[in-house]
Amino acid sequence: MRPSKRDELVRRALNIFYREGFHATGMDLLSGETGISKTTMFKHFHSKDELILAVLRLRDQDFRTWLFRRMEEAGEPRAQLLAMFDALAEWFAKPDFRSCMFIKAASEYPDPDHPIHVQSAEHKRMLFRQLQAIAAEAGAKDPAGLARALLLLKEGAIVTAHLGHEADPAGDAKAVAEKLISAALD
Amino acid sequence: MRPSKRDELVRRALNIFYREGFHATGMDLLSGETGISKTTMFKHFHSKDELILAVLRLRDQDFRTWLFRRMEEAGEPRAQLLAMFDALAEWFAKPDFRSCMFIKAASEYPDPDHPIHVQSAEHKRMLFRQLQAIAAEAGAKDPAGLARALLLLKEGAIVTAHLGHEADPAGDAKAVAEKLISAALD
DNA sequence: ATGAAAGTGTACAGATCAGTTCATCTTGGA
DNA sequence: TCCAAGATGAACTGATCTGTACACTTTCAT
Repeated sequence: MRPSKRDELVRRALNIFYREGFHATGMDLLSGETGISKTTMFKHFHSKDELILAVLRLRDQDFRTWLFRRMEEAGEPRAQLLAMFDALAEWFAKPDFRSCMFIKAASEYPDPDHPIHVQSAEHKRMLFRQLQAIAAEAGAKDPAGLARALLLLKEGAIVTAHLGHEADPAGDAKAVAEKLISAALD
Repeated sequence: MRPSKRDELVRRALNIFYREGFHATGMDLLSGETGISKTTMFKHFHSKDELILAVLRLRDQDFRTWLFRRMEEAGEPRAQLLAMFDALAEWFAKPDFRSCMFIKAASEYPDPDHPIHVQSAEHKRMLFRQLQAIAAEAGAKDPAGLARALLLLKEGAIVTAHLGHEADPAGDAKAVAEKLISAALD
């Protein structure tokens, strides 16, 4: 019960929503693509919105785990902060990169009180907390301020990688980040 | 014949698409809210996608005109570059601010070859060209590089204002921009 | 082996979707 | 005054949407 089918549905729904969008993906298509009957889907999740929320929880877990693992591999805190942008470059280079799932979710559910919007915002807040902690470890004078600035660059790089014509938004962001980090740690 | 009805439709459709999203807004609702009959709508635009493209053209015009006018009011080129972030702060403070229409459009039409996606990307490219010109006027050593960096901050601030919990993303972005501009003009 | 839990396929409801058809009405210029 | 172009309302097509109903099968622990 607890293992397979439900998790498999969420995992495969994640990929389809990410590729096609939320409104553009119907439950029938989802059932066809995942091979899981619609009856079962609605037994696990009482509505499409609930399924989307589960997808976003999974994506939040996966993404933060992946990102901060990549950063930890870089060694000391200062190097970790910079490594975020190398991880981004790696992500952008994937052929199936299609921007950030939470930016997309917030775009499709623009009402700020909608649960999907709220949960997307929560993801960004958790990213901020983790980044702030690393900035503090690195000895930044203003860890919160540094984390906010680095996240601005991160979000900007994601949007630009998805929508722009620039060659290397992650590299551009990293160059700015280097200056900020140097200044913040004097 | 060329004036009113058609332009009025595009203008009012813009507001509704911006507030509710593209997929979430049906042509019937659009007809009801604008008071323009569906027959007339489909006489002017052969499909919903064509209407959306017209909406995006209008938004591109309006936004760039508004932004660069605000920047010009700041005086010399260096001040103009910084004024972009004051304009953003002004925009974010509006109660009906709901992120950037082109980020949203690209989110809802993620296929990079889709005309709506292509046109959204074109908007970002034109912003870049105009910003690069001002950076050159200001005497930047690498106008293109400075423009790219400032746009990263702009896009990041927009996403964060829409999705984050931060108090003043435009101010944060401006603080980083000041350092970049100082360094670029030495 | 039995019985409950989980999953299945199919058909359906009721709403909404983009887009069309058609007969009628309004408008403005010659 | 007349005529053509533009606009209208309402009904309609056929597809698709979320969500449900129901009878059936599979799985698996006891």
